[in-house]
Amino acid sequence: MIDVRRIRTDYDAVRAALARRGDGTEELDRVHELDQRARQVSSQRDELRARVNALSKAIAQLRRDGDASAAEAKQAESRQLGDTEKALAAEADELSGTVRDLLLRIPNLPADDAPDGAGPDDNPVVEVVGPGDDPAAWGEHQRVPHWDIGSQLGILDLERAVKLSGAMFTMFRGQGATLARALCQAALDRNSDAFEEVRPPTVVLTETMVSTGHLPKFIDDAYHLERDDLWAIPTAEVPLTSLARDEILAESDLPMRLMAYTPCFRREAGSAGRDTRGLLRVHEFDKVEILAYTTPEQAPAVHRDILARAEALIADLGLTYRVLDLCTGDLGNSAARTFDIEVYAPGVGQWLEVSSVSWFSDYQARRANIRYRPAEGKGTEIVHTLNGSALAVPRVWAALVETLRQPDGSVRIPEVLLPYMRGAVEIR
RNA sequence: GGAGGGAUGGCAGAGCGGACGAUUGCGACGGUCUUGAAAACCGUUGAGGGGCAACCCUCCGGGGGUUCGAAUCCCCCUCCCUCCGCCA
Repeated sequence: MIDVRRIRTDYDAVRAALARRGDGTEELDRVHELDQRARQVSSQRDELRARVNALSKAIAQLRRDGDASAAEAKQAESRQLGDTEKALAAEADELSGTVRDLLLRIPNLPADDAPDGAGPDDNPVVEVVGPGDDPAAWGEHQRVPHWDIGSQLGILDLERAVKLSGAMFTMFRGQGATLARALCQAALDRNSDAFEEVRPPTVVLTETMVSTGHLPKFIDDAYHLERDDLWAIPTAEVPLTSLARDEILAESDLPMRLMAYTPCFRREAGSAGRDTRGLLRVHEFDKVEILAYTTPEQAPAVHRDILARAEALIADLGLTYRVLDLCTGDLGNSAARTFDIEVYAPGVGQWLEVSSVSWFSDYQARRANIRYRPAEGKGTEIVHTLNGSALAVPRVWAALVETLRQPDGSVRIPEVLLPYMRGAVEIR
């Protein structure tokens, strides 16, 4: 969440920044107003408490001195203050609770250098690597959708996945399953130079979902296990961001870099009926996420590094891709700046988002209460968080089998995956 | 699932209704001494919020309650430990 103090002291700038997103300004106005009242009430409450505290001290002294009647008089006085104090405290609690609820729903301020725009169509394309989406650039044998390739080669079994779990669930088989796992293995191995591998729980508490910004606003997108009040994670970003929740890190530990391979669960409630065929949009998929906690100063370099790493793997797989600089109107709720990597899947003729590399400034860390102690100076500062998918299986798998399909119908295994394919160099 | 014991500052660990935001030890930081370091000695050292400031408020796992006053008493919850049961 954004800092209330900035709303107090720099209201116009905060409002202008939010307006660039086209979202959140009504809540902001209400927060601005309610926060002022909340502070008023709580300082009245504090004054009363101070009087009660002072009286209690005086009573203690009087009792020690043996002056019981004077003590009783002060007790009566204090008792009278009690009711007013209770009422004020209740009001203050309610106000500050409302302020927090609103604050949790206000999105992050976009970075100054995030491009302006209203929606996905306004995202500037930063670079295109490979032949692009010109159909002439692709061979006949590559313009076959992955679901056809998958059933021809026996490596994808969508019908039975539906039998087991319903629409938009997937099942890889044989070398298709091996390929899916090889992608994750490769993603983990090539980032292990700088990122600690973590295997977090994939089912988490409500608070863990709130920290990253996935709740309360996006409740319909998440799977909830009602009986135990637990949530299936939509991305490893969720547990990894909460790993340091309520902790104070040493500046010398930053940047702290983590990666995790986990399943991800998404209800896709808002996109029912879209991309239902094949692997384009599924309820459960595997992903390797890489994430960092940094100081504000370290954040830009780490952001570039995560993007470079995600890009390099896609490039090494031999896929065509482009990088988008998300405009203010398309930025995710918690992000200040995001670069999306989209691969081109020639069989379905679509650009597929495979990685979102985001800088969240202190938005998530403030929710999660993750701080660090600066080496110089005293007190604590809020860390910055950043993350991106190093690799998300289904869409990369789809683009890969379409791109690397040979005229004879087999699929060539790219060199970076060879160590993980049990000796296979192609799938046929 | 059942029975008992616990949760206090970076860590360890006292306190069990009033001078306790908290004794003490360790650690960390600063100083004295030293060519330098170690040792010794002296001092400093939790977080959050409000206020221009003086200063005030909150926090002893979380939430409620009793009281003029709660780390301390009562209730509920969570987590940890021990034993029993069950079980990949």
